Amino acid sequence: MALDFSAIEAKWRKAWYEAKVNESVPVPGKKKFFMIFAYPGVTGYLHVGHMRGYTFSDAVVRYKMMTGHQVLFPVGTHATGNGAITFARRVERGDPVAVDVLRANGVPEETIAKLKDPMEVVKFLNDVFINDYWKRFGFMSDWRRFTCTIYPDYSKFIEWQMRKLMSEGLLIQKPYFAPACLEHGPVAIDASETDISKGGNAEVLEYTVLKFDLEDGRKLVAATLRPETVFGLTNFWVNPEVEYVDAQVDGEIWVVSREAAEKLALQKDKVLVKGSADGASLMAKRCRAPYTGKMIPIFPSVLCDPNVGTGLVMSVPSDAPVDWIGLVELRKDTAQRERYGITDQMMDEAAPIPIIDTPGWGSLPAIEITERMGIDSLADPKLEEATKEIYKTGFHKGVMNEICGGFAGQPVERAKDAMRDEMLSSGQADLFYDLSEEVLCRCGGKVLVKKIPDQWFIDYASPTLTERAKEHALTMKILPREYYENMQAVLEWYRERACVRLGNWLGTRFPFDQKWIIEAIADSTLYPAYYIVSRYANEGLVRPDGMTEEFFDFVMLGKGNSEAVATSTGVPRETLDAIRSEFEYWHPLDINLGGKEHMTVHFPVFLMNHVAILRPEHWPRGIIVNWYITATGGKISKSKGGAQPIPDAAERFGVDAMRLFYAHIASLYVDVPWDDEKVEGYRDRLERLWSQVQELLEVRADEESGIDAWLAARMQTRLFTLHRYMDTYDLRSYVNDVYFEMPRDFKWYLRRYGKNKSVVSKALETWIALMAPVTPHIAEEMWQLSGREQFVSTYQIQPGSVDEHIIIEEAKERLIERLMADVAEIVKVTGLEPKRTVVMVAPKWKQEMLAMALSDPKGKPDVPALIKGAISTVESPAAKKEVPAYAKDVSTEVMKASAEDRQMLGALIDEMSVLSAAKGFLESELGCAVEIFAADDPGRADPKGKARLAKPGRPAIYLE
RNA sequence: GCAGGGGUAGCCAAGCCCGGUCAACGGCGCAAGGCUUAGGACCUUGUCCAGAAGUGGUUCCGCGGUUCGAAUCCGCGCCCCUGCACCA
Repeated sequence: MALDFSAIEAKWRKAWYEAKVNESVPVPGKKKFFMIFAYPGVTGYLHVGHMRGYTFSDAVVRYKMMTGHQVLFPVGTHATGNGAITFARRVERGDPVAVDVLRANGVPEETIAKLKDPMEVVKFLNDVFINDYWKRFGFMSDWRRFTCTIYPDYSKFIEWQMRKLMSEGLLIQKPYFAPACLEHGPVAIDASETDISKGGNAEVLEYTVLKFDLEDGRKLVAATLRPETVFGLTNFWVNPEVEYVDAQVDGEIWVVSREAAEKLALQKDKVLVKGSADGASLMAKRCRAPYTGKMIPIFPSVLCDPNVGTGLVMSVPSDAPVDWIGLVELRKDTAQRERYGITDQMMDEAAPIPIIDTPGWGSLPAIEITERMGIDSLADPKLEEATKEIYKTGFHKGVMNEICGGFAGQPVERAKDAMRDEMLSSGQADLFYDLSEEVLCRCGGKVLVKKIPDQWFIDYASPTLTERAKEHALTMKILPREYYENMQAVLEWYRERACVRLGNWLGTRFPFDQKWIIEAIADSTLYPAYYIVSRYANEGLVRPDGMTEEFFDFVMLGKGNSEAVATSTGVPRETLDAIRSEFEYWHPLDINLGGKEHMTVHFPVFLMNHVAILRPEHWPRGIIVNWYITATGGKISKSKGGAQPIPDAAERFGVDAMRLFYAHIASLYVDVPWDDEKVEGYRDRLERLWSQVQELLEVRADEESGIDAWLAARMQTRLFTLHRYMDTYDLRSYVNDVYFEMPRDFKWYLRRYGKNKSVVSKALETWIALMAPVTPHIAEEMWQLSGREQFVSTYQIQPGSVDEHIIIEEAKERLIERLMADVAEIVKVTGLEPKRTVVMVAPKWKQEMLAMALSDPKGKPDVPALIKGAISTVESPAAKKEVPAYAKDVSTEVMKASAEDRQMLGALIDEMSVLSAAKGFLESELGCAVEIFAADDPGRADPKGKARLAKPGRPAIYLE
């Protein structure tokens, strides 16, 4: 009987939302729990992987709700930036990929037509996220509080946030070099390629440009990442095939490639191209190197790429494999040399000069590595690897050698910056920024690095802010543990961050200068606080124009009084007071959950903005990071499943099966591939549990059974450990016990002839309730099936306690289980089919000795003392002989035991009566007669002398 | 480069912070038996090696160390992975 999961889900989500159990209401005096997950950006559809973190959050929130908390679990979306614009553009030009995806998701043509408008895209995707994802998954979210970063009221909040940062002195202005499209302004370079169409892996490199004087006063300008190597300069490379220009920069004439001049113009105040410069005419001339003043010859090289750096290269053959091979090739290329008049003597002058001592390398590593790797041509692709290798080891381990003047003996790592700074201040060098690979804007135009002279930053480098944030982070619950420790380093490492951008983006205008739009990360740091206000905005109780500085100062910081604020804003006083008291009730935020990509971006700024703006008692209490659901190759793909739209997956597998999959497949802190079959496996498990609940509801008897006390006890220990798991948000362990261990408890109960209706009913109530946080729909259905009213979702789960009585009940059953396992083991090894099983219970003196050993305060029982104690009480000579061996045995057993084991070992039970009571059960399970004796009963049957093996908790066994 | 993470039985994956409860949770796969043979089923048991007695042996990337005792702590080595700023 397959369950109709879809129907069950629809039924319960409707019921919950109609009954408004999802709406968050402060109840003064009652505990609260406030959790969010980092809201997603509305750049397109989400996939099944995204639901992992959201579902985890919902399960935690539901659990909190069922354990005595009022919960606040609001959701929103992030629309700042150009994601929605890009989306709309694609629809507008009929991009088949974009349009097909929409059609595949069942979007009608008239709706698609509307999506040419970015605002419509935001609206549309907001609806998709809320209805098709979050509501579909049954989230306990207060939908009245939904907000989006481009709502006018949200903007008011962001303006206020920026004003607070400004008054705290945390907004600063300085030049910035940002990747930008000439057409569209600054763009983000990242692998997901939100803003760009090519080059997502490029980075902005900071080159030192070194100026080499020509005789005529012009300067050849080379861009390098290794300014410290000027001591090893032997020659200069110019590409005779390339067109260079004379560019006037800061009153000097620089010779650079035409492309470089264009780039320079974006970064320097005044760059004037005066005319073209012929590369060939420079050949065999000399130029003066910066810093050392050495005159070096100019040689031809086809490797000077006009698009890279300045299009000119300085040559350091000692440490740059490319330069060395260039020289080798040039020496052989007599035709080229004759053409440009390069003599043998000039070649000899360009012999490599050792400048860096690197452990593991000789004095000329470039030569060494090219020989080792067998590189003898500039065409060899291995050159790049060789360069990287030398650069890496040289940079980290190298030391400048004795010819390096004032830098001799300095590690390269330090010398590099020191030399750059020295040459910069003497005017022999300059800085130049370039991208490591070609980047193209969405529009197809080139992305180049552009200087923005008046860029605004949030000063996350501020020492006081950093210190306060670090200190506070130490008091937070940050999971996983590794990230808790890492957070200190991340906060320390965080620098100023650009917080506004130019161009046509969605977002809030910068209140201090309207030409800027507040950037996407800056407007998403303090927003948990805004969910307190959003409800009032959504319901029209506060309008954006009432959201003044005084308004937010009052509701979030408690500044001023509601009467005055009501007068100045026009917002009714009672509304102001209500918001203010909600703010106080729900804050601080208990958990912010987000994907691992937030670890070095969002979480630190989230923290620092709270610290900078809100009062300390309102700073967030916890962060949980989740890893991803992936497919082989890293991204969700069609082949492994998972590419289907979320509603389709929900239809196919069932929401609860997906929720169970997310919660159990692995710890939150590892990546896991999506796998259709696994999800099906979880769905099957839910169906089995459903059948088991039905079966348990068949239990009807009124009379007690011997196993009743055990089931009740077991429920208590389960509750106890389950709550302990949830204290650390260890949902996986929780799920493992509830869905995989607890079913066995019930099975064992029935197997042991348990049949008491009220006992089962009580245990079942607990069990179904424990399922509700993770698989709420099926849990509600079970709840209803078992004749219960109300929602299981609002039921309060008991805390669970473990006392001595409970331990004894558990120990009794453990005796039976161990006995059966031992018999099974013996049967397996011997191949016997027992006709009779003789069970011999350990004598009293062994129990006493065990108790004595357990009572040892150091946990290291004293064997001689144990022997002495037993000898006096034991009477039979045969038993006396056993004493020393058993004493040793008991001692090691006690030493090895954990605290829980000791409790169990120490539980004093009357084994004889426990086994006698279970005799019928054992006979039926073992399929033979069972006889129970005391091991020291002379009347027992023990032809094989097994009786002496009897230990407390593990009786001796004889089979025949 | 900066800041971090990881290597566990056929596969996935717990455990590692707080050493003994660990031959090592759980799932998947596989095997045997049962139940049924409408069903991607379900139930029980087993699944490192050895064993006619409940046991012993060998394991948690490799090598060393600390300890009565190490998958867990320390050192070295090999291999793999993640995030990194106007992308949320």
